[in-house]
Amino acid sequence: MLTNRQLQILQAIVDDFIMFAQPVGSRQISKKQEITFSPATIRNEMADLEELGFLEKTHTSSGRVPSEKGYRFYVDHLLNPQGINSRDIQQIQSIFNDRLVEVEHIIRKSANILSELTSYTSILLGPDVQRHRVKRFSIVPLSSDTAVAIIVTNNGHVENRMFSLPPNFTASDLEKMVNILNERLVGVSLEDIHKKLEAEVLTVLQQHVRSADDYIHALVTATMHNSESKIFYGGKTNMFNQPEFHDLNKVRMILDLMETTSQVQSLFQPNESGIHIRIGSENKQLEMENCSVITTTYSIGEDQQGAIAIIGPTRMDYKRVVALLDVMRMDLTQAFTKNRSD
Amino acid sequence: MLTNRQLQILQAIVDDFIMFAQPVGSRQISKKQEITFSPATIRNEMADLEELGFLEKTHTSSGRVPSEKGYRFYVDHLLNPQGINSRDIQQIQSIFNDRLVEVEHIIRKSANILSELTSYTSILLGPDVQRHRVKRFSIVPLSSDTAVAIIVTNNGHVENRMFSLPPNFTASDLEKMVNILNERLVGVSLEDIHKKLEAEVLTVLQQHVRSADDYIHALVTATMHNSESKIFYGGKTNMFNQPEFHDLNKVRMILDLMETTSQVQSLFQPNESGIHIRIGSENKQLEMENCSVITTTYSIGEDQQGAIAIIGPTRMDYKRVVALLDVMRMDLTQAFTKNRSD
DNA sequence: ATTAGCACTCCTCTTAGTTGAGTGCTAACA
DNA sequence: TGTTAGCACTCAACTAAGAGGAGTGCTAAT
Repeated sequence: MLTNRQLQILQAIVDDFIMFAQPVGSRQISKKQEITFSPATIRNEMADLEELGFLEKTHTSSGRVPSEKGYRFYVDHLLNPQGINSRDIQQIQSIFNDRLVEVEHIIRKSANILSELTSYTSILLGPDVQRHRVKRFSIVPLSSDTAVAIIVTNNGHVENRMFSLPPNFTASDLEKMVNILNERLVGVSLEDIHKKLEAEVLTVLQQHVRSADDYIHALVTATMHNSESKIFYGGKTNMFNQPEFHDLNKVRMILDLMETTSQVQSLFQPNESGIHIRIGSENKQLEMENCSVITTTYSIGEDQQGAIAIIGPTRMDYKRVVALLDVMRMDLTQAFTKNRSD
Repeated sequence: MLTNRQLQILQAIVDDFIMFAQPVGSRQISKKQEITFSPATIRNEMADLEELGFLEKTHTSSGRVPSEKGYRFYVDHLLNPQGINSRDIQQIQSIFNDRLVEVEHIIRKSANILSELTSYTSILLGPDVQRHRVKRFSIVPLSSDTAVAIIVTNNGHVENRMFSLPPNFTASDLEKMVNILNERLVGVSLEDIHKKLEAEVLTVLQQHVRSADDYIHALVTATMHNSESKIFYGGKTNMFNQPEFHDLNKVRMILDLMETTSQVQSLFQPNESGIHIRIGSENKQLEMENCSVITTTYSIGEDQQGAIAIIGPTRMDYKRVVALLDVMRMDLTQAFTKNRSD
């Protein structure tokens, strides 16, 4: 167990390093207001904290730097949550000033504001479209052999896909098909559409609509490979500001990772509520070994979730980011739970 | 006028510098197969070429580097177009292997392949949606006070926007509204919708559908602010490979520019056909003073255009990029002009 | 238990010297 | 007269050596 004085010193070191990005020495700590003991004492405690694995040295005679374990301890035990100032709150509120209630618009704006306020990179996951339910299915023919299938969901999201029509497909065939699909699919969630189609609808369709199986199959697969949650970024190049990312290779790896949808999505595991912090190598991706990722979720309507991530150096201002994310999460949830239909 | 020998030397220098990114000296040139004269002669010619403004020195005793004027001359007079090899052609063809005819899918794939083949950054502008014409207009109500307006265009593109319904708006009101809108709007291009609505449709609507003007106006403005052409990127971080972009600030400026839609769109001026090359400061943006931008256009259907841009260092492999863009332009145009409806 | 004092470490910055690629100029040559 | 060999000169890039300074660990005094 750490003594009170050790806690105080560890906190001071982490705070200082987060602020100045320089190894911190005993003298510098001793000059702080809240520290009452001499550099020599601090040096002794530092040596102990290093032995315990909370601190590291960059070389034999340098100041100390928090280790990952140090950050982890700091985050778990020393992070007395602090309010954010009213200017920040005002900025966040400004997202909702516009009358437009378009979900996408709000999320995009949130991503920008978050990156601005934190000076890190923000990633926002839009609602998980897969859990929307079909409100209406329609098909608009474009020419004799192509048409657009459109699904409107209960939340106002629109999915559309072009597909080929079988030869000699008549308007009445089309009408029958749309009717059957609407009868059977309204209320089904997008993730279940495929199953439902295969299990029930396909046979009904084949009975009532003359057309090659192939084409119906094409339609089925078209509805199946639906897009995942949309991803919005803010401040992609903010990390250029951080001294730890003055190395081109690191920046590049992270930027590349952010272009890869699957990688980005794996940042958001686990999807539980609350605020999650992953520090350095706690991230699975080794591109992120110098980064910390703070994630949280917000709700859209009853059972849908979006997610927020902030990516910064391990030397991230955890206190501030956590406070901001907390406000953000609640505000978004609030904004999205009124005015939703079913 | 340049002598034959000067042309030969200028070409050799530009080619060499494009290849190795190192100031090129007289000795190195003299060793080339096609060069038959001694380093001393070459030095004399180099001095002349420098006086004429085609070459520069990085310092008094360094080798020569092409100036912007040098590149411009090279591009205008020394760029004997060369075919690309069959492996490249195969790669480009692979874009069209998939059966899917989805425009967006093809363009996205093209962006990736282009950046891979050139090792520069590619930007593709999708078709200019504004010039599509309305095929069908529909409204799907979500709840008592919200609905989604959907426009399907002749090319299968789908625009959608949520909007608020007036209180006490009935299903029959809605039906009337949709009918009127379809009657009047089908065949109108998206860019003209707003005008058309204001000029003709609004008054008709007000006669037949009881509802506050406000709401119809909201719908009008919703249809108005339509998205511009979609932008697709390939190899955003490719420039990290180029030695001239080992400077964080330069990279950052360019990446930031690419996040700004208006800036990106201004890269594509002028919109004429053919292949356009802008070298260094010929670009209006000063973020691009170390870059060259090569642009071209491709057609989609009859009167629609998309555009392609490749961004690289001024020391770009112009020959290869021009050749690749030429093939790309023709292939895309070809792919998009069959199977389009009206 | 705390702290002042001191020797020691090692990074960082500066300076000086060395190397080598490349130039411009002159004089010789075909 | 155009071409080329030879040579002195320039300057970036690298290396080595030394000075300065921030910070440590240890010891001994308080």
